[in-house]
Amino acid sequence: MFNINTTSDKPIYEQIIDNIKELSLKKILRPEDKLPSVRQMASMLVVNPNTVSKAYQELERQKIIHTVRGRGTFISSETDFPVDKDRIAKALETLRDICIELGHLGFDREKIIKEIERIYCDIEKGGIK
Amino acid sequence: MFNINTTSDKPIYEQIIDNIKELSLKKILRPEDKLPSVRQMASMLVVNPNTVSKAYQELERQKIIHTVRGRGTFISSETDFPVDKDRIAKALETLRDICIELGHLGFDREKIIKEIERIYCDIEKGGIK
Amino acid sequence: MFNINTTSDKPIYEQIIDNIKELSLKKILRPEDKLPSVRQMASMLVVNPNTVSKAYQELERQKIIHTVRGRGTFISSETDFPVDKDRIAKALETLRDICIELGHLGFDREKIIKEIERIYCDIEKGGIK
Amino acid sequence: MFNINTTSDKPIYEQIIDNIKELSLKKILRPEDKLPSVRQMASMLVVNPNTVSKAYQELERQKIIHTVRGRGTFISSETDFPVDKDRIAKALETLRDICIELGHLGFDREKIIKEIERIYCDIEKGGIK
DNA sequence: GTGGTCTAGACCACA
DNA sequence: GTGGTCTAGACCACT
Repeated sequence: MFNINTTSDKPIYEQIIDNIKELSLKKILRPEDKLPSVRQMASMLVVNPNTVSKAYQELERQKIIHTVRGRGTFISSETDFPVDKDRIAKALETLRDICIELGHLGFDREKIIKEIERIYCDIEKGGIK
Repeated sequence: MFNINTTSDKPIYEQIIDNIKELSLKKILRPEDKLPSVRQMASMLVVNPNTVSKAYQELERQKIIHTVRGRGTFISSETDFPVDKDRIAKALETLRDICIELGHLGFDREKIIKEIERIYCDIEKGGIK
Repeated sequence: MFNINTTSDKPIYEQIIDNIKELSLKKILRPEDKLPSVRQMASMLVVNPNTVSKAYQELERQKIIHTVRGRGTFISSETDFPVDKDRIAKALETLRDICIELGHLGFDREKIIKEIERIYCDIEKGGIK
Repeated sequence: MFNINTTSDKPIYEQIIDNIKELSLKKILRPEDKLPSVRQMASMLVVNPNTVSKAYQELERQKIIHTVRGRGTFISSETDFPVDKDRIAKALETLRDICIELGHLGFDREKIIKEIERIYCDIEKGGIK
């Protein structure tokens, strides 16, 4: 269920964050679902508990999960999307960078949009699986 | 013409790379155009020459520019897109990550595609300017 | 009447303490009023009895409540304020920290004092309600 | 210049954060001033570099400082106060809690306001010293 | 030199 | 049992 690549140049804690965000968007993880405890997750992924903890803390900052003292960590219900201008601006800039990079790799507008469709198709059917 | 932000968390050398890629895609920089020398560029951008050098090396590795000994560095002609599977895979994975991140920021498929259109519109009209 | 948030980062036992202190200050709880037993309170608030017990112990230590064996727990009369230098020092330091935090959030002296007035207004009219 | 108490129940990294916020509010640290490097600060305060790093990262999240890659960490200019509703709500709640706590320690409204004046007086004259 | 990431292992508060 | 804090020490990327 979790895809961690220790040799990737993407930090492990970011990979954990992205995994959980993806599972949440795919509705495989639903509001109030309990996440594995820090220690469980750490032994599952064979990483240090501190690394998992860092990921959880960042997810909590982003209001995607929340902690109940002594009980564990849970997916938050996504009441209202926080309009975090900074994060949006950053994400859009990365999107722009990726378009340019893909442009240099032979992708034109249509191919990129087709790719987006493919990604969304995968995300949406995620819950059914 | 160049947009460098030393405060950003994107490495400066990557920012240089992305700037040149963007100018090239916008046809503001055209094949056989001469780039400033490492030292000129470094003093222009007020960064360390090593940083510019690293950017040029990476751009050369990606066949976007090439060096002629004693004459300088030039934009390559882009006739044949290199089918660099690794870079493509990496870019598509980042694209996927960004879609998930934007999904958590309230963007649905339509909004993302609209954004792509906007980006491409900007890139394409770049050459006219 | 009680405001408990298991998600908050303030420990539940502290929230219980603060709730009782507030009700006492607002004269909603008056000297010799009987508090619910530990178990009653625990089932009311849907928390662990140990947690309530810890809160009661701390309140007793602060002489805000007292226990009569076999009869229950009661609000103490507040004739003589305990001159607990440590607690005062700690509270004033927290007050200072909060002023600095609020200073960084755009609050100046006037705005903070206005806020204090508002808080006191709420506390004082609490008894009438 | 820095006041760290390892035995306090306030986490060290929070103490570092609060120290820097205070120095910044007192204009002893001014925009673009360089902070000691993580390692310098760590050896100054005789704490682990990770602890300092955690404090710096949180300060950066709060836009009070910013990092320039390879050069160090600097006080940010406080362009526009971020209207962080959550942090404001949390701070005001703590302020309320403190008023109640002080109420139980014999402080009435006037005494608390006098205390606020004292604190602000100290903060404002901080820059002159 | 700078900060960022990660590990291993310890201790503590809370429920 | 849970997460949070801290240390010591390692390695890496960037400038």
